[in-house]
Amino acid sequence: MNQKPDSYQEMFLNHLSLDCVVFGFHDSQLKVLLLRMKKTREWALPGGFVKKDESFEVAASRVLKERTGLGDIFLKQFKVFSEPLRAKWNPAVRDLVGIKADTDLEWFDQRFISVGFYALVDFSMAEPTADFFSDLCSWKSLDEVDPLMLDHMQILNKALETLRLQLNYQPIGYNLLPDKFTMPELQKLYETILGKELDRRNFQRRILSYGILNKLKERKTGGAHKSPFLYEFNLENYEKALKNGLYGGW
Amino acid sequence: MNQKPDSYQEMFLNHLSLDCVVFGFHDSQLKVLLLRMKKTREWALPGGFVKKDESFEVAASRVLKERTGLGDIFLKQFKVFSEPLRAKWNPAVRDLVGIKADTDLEWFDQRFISVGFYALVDFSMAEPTADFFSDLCSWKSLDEVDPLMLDHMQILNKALETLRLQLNYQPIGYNLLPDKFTMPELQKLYETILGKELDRRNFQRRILSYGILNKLKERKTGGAHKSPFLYEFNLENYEKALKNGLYGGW
DNA sequence: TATCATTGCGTCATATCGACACAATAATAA
DNA sequence: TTATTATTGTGTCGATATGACGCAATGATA
Repeated sequence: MNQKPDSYQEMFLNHLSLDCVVFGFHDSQLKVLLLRMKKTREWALPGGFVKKDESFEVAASRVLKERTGLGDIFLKQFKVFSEPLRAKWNPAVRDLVGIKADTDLEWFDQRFISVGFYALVDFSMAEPTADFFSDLCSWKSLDEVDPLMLDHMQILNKALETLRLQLNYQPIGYNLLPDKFTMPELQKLYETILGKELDRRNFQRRILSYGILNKLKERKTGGAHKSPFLYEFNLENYEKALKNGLYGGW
Repeated sequence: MNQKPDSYQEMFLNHLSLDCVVFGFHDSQLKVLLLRMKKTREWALPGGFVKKDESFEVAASRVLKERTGLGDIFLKQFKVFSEPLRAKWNPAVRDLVGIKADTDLEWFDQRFISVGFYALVDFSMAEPTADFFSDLCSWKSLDEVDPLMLDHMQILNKALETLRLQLNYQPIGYNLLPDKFTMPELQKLYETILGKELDRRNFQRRILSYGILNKLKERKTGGAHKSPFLYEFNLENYEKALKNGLYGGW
């Protein structure tokens, strides 16, 4: 979808949008996917609108398929942003959409209520792709996120807060790590999300006690130092833990 | 608001609605507030629409003020329900609204996306009040909830699931109990929400360890048997626990 | 072959948890 | 007035979990 759709008015539901906070993990850092707007050069969260016969979930999947090339992404709505003044499109932004038809101009000018989703994706599999309004789509680590468009910074922060809370009672990692991974890699993921360090040995004991991991016979070779064992997620138990919670916090 | 508004089309945002699952606690039972629709006599969740200059939170507060007489209610959005076919108003329901203007008929006939809120209120303070579409508003305990209108049963179940999850890492009770309460009362609340019994002595040890309670010098008199101490919530710590979580689950 | 950061596996004192005992109390019945 | 009985306040005890740390094995690099 690098083309402007025929008519927003005809295609999409009024006043509704969605914004996605897409998390990836790379180089021991938590990253988010951002777009750079063509004209204002502001950075923004990937987002989109809801077609007249779509659910929000389907719309978000569609948007993320376009931005990352990935289907079947872990997606979760975390909040509706509906403050009447949350997002006054300034003239520059409105200009940027490159729309001439009066109906579309009007459409972009209306009040938008946005549903926030966060997504967890395998960094190495995603292929960031800009949309019609942006000229760049790329990963940014959390500390290099500049001021974002509209209220997108608030949306990002709320997503991060939600993710950290979920970490206390839900398993995580399946969607962020490759199929096979080492214990230090998993630990680094937790440390990155939580923003603090954990004891290596206690982390292992605890995460293993949840029964969501299968220890493989293979080890990861190639790196320096002692080669660590590889693990994979035990999907059956992982799903169960997603439903029922892990019980206990870090 | 027992009057039909002048024109839905003019007053409210298109395709958007909200539904509230209002929990109260009485007679050692968890109750929800339901409306009985005038014509179909189906039961439904209290709900409403969003005015053109309102946020969802403000709209939900307004609706609950109308249904319960209470302001400053504990309210939390828990999910957006946006399946395209989630709520086909059947002819009888559409009939029931008692609307003649063509524009309004059209308005009610459109696809609605609803934001689900749950609310926790002090049962003894609420004054259930029906709206324009209903002839009865009353509390129902969870096991006597009949089939509900549209997808309201799904909404209710999701709210309950969310509430149970929150119980694992957030304090609860301030909004559901009177200012002063006994330990057995608080325990009963937990047991009711969780749907299982807890050990009296372990419950007390645990809940006290969170530091969200002030033990008062008074005891509750009047009942039979040994008179229990009264407690109140320590609001400062309660708020803190709401933000940071309690750490640990039941 | 030595070095050294990293990994696997373990120990130990302490805190917490679940199950239960027992005395104190307050209305009610005898 | 006294005994009864259900309920409440408080404490114990063993099992389990947690946090802090030790030490040997490993594998690329010097």
